[in-house]
Amino acid sequence: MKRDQLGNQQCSVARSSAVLGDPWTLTLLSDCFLGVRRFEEFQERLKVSRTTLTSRLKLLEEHGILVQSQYEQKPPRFEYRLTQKGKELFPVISTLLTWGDKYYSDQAGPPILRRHKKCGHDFQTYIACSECGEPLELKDVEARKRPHNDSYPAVERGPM
Amino acid sequence: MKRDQLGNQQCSVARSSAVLGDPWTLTLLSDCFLGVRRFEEFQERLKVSRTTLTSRLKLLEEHGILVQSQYEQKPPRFEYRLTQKGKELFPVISTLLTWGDKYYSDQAGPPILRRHKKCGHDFQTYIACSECGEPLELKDVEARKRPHNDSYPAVERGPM
DNA sequence: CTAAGTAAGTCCAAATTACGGACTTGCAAT
DNA sequence: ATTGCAAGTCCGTAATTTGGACTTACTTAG
Repeated sequence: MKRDQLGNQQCSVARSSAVLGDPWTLTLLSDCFLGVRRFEEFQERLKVSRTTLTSRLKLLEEHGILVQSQYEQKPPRFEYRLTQKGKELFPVISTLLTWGDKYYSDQAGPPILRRHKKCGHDFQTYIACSECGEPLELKDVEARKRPHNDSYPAVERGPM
Repeated sequence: MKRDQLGNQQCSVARSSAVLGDPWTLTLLSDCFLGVRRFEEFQERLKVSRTTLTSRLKLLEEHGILVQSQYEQKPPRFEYRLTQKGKELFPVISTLLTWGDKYYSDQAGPPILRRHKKCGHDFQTYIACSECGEPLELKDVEARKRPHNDSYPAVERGPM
């Protein structure tokens, strides 16, 4: 199977990965959350080739994760901003950052620190259950395929 | 800059992305959390080429995310298991799944449901602050570069 | 004893994607 | 008139990915 058909799989991770599963895309999104908006700025920070950057921005736009808006008429200049859908990737980037901080920091610690304005402390993140609010642990999770229904195809890639 | 140099950047997302930023890798890890362990099984479920699968498994092993262990002597057979470091990717895959369930489900809903054994409900995830336990919202986060110290290089890719 | 099967890969040629650098467009400022 | 800037496009070379065939080392069925 080819990379671009991955999005048609019956699996939310596969579908998400089809858009986000690229090192530049993830780093680009991280930069978006740090306030980067312009082509030149992305290019300089990521040091990615301009062609690749263009294609990734286009893909994120097609998926409604970024919108391009014109911030200057003459000469025409554009910026990229996160949509609501894009902003909802914050948990993904945050948990990735937390993991990276833990396993790939150098001796000086994480390069970027984040402060929670509400409590005033520098934080890392953990995940919680939407239903009971308790911290979510791997051992407490039980996965299953959705119940089969004649109108929809059965799920192929279920848990073992 | 080339893909394999991304891990040297001073940015935890870039460093993490250098390992995980690939559609197959993310989907493969998702399968690990569903209990998949064998080469043939990964190959059949992901429908990825065998060469690519081999290279991804090797990369994850080099990074200490998976370990290969022999489960049969004659003939020699192996399985891949998540290490502690690998298991700590659970929040990343979970938040990615939650986002994918929201934006890429078909009419029959998410293909795979997850139940929280502690409370008995099917759940989605949200992230919380490690310091105060409150749900973490984008607008309450303030990013900054780590304080400069003569012994370590200044951070390049800081917030805007 | 032979043939078929299985798990975990390796090998290969063709197709796709990425790379860096030069170039383009449209305008402003010196 | 030239230089500078932002946001790209173009292009030839280099690297990666793909799908399928093949390998190795055993087991099981006939």
